[in-house]
Amino acid sequence: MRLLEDIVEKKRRKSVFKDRDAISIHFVPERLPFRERQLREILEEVSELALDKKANNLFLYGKIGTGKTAVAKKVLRELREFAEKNRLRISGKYINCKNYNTKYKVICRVAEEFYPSKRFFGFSSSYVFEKILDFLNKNGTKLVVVLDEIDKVKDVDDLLYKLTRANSDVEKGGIYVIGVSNNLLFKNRLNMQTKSSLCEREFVFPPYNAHELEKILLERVGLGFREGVVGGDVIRYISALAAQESGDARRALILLQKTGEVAEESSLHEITIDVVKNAKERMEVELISSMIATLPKQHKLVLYSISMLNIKGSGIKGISGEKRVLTSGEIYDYYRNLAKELSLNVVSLRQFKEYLNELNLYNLIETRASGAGFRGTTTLTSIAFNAFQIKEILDKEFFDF
DNA sequence: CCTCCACAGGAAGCGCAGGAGT
DNA sequence: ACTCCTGCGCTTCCTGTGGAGG
Repeated sequence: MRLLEDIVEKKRRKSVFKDRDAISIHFVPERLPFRERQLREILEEVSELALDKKANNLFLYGKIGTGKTAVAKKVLRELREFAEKNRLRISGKYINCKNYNTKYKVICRVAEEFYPSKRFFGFSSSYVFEKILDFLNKNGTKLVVVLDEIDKVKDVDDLLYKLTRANSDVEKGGIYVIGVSNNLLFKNRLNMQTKSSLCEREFVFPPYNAHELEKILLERVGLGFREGVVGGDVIRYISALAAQESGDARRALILLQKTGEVAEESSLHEITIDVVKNAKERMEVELISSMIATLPKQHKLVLYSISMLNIKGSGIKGISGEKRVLTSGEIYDYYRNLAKELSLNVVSLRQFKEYLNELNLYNLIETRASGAGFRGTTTLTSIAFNAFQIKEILDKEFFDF
């Protein structure tokens, strides 16, 4: 016992981290720099509930890593604390629609908030909904539901209609929705009625700039790392990288976390920019591997063909020198032979072109329209990552060494 | 200048799987 | 348990496009 305690304590003292969780992207800090205004305005709306009035449904949108989820969670936290302190029947529920992507699943989650000991999965949708209405009527509870990644819900219109209609079907209490989405086009998919009820008030979250990211990281570093481990130059470097790429605080945090892990692995007590570079490279390899792993077989075949052609040195040399530029016909020929060789299905050229488009969408390849020097219009494809790396990953898939 | 090539990408339709309705 | 419907992945067919080559 004593020995274990000793070991753990020693490891803890050696660690670059003070509180690993504080660096996690799921952590919601006490202060949300550069989002105070949004937080305040949303709380302004929600405060109506505390005064026993109706509140508007809200809609938050902005790109990934702009603090939407953190603000929404913070709102719920404040709301719950306030309600508890003042003995109000107000509760908050956070639901990530990526995991609960249908009306039914969301409604079950809401019901579980009211009947914690009961499992509703399996009962009919209308029964579950009746139970929710019952509870609202009986207790006069007001529930604020945050629907994160709301665009993932297949029957959003139905869901929102049900939830907002609940308010007119009960005397006391009600359900208020805070929708969160990073899909800017999502709103247009809604029908007019749900659109106007969900988007009673909208909040736009702009991307962070390098300066803002730096401040955010600085605060997290203070919470998560031991003093003196991460220098200002390192923070500046990571912020600049993230700002350049998309102003995504989430990516910046992940890189920061990874950097800490890499430092710990190599038992460093201080983090330098080289460690960041190392961590970034590793993240990229992990990213590619995981992206490739989830790819359907045919897509993998196409990607494999592209990397093989790159390695074999066919195609026209790209501007960068390293990467080759390939025409779709060329890739299709290789793909067809490869698929035959592995006795896999060979898809038509038309479908093959769709695959190329999708791989491009995933940013695994880069495509552009051909200009002069090529007959007619073709798509010029080059690989977005290291061809050898991709070949290595896919070799295991197709040829079991 | 015209034709041909090497494609792009839309439209229609087919077979299948899985969910909804009865 | 049954059919019906729908979405999906795919093929086939087709029209359009723009530089190459005669």
